[in-house]
Amino acid sequence: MDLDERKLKILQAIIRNYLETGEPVGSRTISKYTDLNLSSATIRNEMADLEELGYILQPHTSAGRIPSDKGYRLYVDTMMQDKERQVDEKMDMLLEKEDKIDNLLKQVAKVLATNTNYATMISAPQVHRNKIKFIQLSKVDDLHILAVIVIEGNMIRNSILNVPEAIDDETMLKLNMLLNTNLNGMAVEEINLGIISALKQQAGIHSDLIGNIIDAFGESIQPDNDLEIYTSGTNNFLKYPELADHEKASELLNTFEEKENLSELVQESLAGESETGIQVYIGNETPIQSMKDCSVVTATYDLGDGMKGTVGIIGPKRMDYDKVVGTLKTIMHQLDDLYKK
Amino acid sequence: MDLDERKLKILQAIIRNYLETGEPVGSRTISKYTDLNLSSATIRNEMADLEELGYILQPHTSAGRIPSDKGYRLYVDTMMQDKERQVDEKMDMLLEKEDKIDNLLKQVAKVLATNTNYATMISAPQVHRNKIKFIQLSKVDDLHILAVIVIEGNMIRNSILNVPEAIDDETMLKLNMLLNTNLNGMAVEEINLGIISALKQQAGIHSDLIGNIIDAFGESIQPDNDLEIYTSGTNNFLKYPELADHEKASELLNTFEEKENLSELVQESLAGESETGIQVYIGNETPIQSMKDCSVVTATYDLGDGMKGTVGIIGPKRMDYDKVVGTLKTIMHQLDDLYKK
DNA sequence: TGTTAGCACTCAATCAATTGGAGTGCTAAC
DNA sequence: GTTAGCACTCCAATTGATTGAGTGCTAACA
Repeated sequence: MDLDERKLKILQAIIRNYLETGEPVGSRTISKYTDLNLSSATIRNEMADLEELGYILQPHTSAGRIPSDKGYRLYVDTMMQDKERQVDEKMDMLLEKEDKIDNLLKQVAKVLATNTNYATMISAPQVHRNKIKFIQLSKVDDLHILAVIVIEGNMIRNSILNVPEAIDDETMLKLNMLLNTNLNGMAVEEINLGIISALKQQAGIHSDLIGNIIDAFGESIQPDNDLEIYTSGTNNFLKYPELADHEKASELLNTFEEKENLSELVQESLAGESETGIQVYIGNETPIQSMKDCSVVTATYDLGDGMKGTVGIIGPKRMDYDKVVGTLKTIMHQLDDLYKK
Repeated sequence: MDLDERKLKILQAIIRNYLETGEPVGSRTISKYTDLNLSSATIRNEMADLEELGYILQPHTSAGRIPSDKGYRLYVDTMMQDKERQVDEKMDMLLEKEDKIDNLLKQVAKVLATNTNYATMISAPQVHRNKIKFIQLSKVDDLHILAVIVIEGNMIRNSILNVPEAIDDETMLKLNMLLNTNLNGMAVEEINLGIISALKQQAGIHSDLIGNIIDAFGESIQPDNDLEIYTSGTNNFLKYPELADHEKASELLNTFEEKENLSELVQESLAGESETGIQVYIGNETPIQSMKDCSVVTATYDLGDGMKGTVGIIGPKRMDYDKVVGTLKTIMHQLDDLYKK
């Protein structure tokens, strides 16, 4: 048995209808809803076939049909309409240029959440492959020195280092020179043991300090330490009955609070990047356990200078995929417009 | 009519019972629950009095009684037992020393949430009255300079400034000297127009740049900009039926997401500080609209160097006040132990 | 052979009626 | 002042009947 034209049309109608109403869809509805001019009985036959093929399922006998994960997948892959243009008009400029990238990201998360009525997350750019632009050590007081690193894209990391004894200004200057001449222009992850030991050697009696500093760099830049994730619209979960019961909602809220879990999603999404940069995970396809009953749409943003990160929209499986994808694309374009130049 | 010894005992019993069970308390229960050896009928008479006085109320005729806000207030003010010692034993060391204060605060929020099963929030210390310890301007590239300020308590602020044209190293050095000699040791808020214009004058042709820098300080240090708030355990709201319905839970989640609202609570709590540092807001007493059906317990922490902030625990009105207050006190002591030295 | 009308059947959802029980207020007796 | 007892109230849970949307199947039709 195969999916002929008509079955596709019916499946599409079922899904469209279900996305709108959230209620199982019956044969009579489809019979009227489509322009196929078929009786409900015929539809019923076709629906029985579609069910056998696994595209739709019945919550219980004598109920209408709802799409299965397989059904959604087919829809997303082949039937979605590009709503981008329509969306575009409505929200032609929602983002404001922000100096601090964190604030921009928070803004994106919020705008997306209010526009889609789903929960959103956005990861701060991964620093992988990002070049060190500038390093500065300064003496704060006798026992503390401040290390500041500026990375390409003007992201700033800093940490306070404890030193066992005071360091005089001259040494300080030398260390600064040493670090800058050796490390500028390097990607953070390129700093390997060889380079470190070379640096230590050059530092002479201060090799311990160099060690400390490098360690501090490593720590402040390690992916999991660094992977800041902002979320918004978590209360939207409560709007969808299929997610709103205590058990599920609680788990979801927890996932959004313990952001470590979300980072899995970020990794996954960055790894499996598609041409458009947009990916859809339906139900069990998501890498995160607590989202089994959700669908997740992710996009990769790129602010230039290798500052890439992931945006995600998390909602019920019956989310408005067309709108979500459209909105994401729009926002991505706006980000491009704001930052690419 | 007055609150004699017996009425107090009965009221206390009602509240205790209700805190445990969450169900309206009947006269028979109290009759057995207390060591007063009174029949249910007598209790009923007393309860009628207590209701008339406004300490308890009936959800409907022929139901038991629940405490009113006034009742809770009396309980909190005069009947609470100090559970600190008991709590202390159970959680003798939950906090680990953290270098970065943000991480410590997040940790506190999380520990409190998991220990109490309520939602928690904690504000980063206000920088008011905090002295500037160290200022450093560095040239990142021709058009950008990096300004870093270290404040007493090793809190770091930084921002990237745009400059119209390149500045040579010598000028840079001078500017650094100028800023450090003039501003070190000052509280941020002490920097007034007089000082600024004096600085500008000394800077000569670079007075514009000084202006920029000062502005940037101001911005990065402004209370509302600075008032970072961390939250945890928001999913706990769903555990309490009286807060778990969509409407209320959604509002609460929203309040916790839009952290601006929470800052009201921080202000209020810092303002009305009590001797113990702990304050209890019951129902309508809270400054935040969406928490009308909640109680809020706040404490002020002090990490030394004027680094004060507010911790808050938000739960249903029938929260376990004794435990919450005890836990808060314990954590405050631990913070003291870790940081006061 | 595909389509349709018709019919019996299923099952969740809804509503009304019933019941049980927890709790009250009041009165009369101790 | 306290208590036993009783009538009363009202919620909550149970039951049963009803409804209606939807199905599968069969037989007739084009």
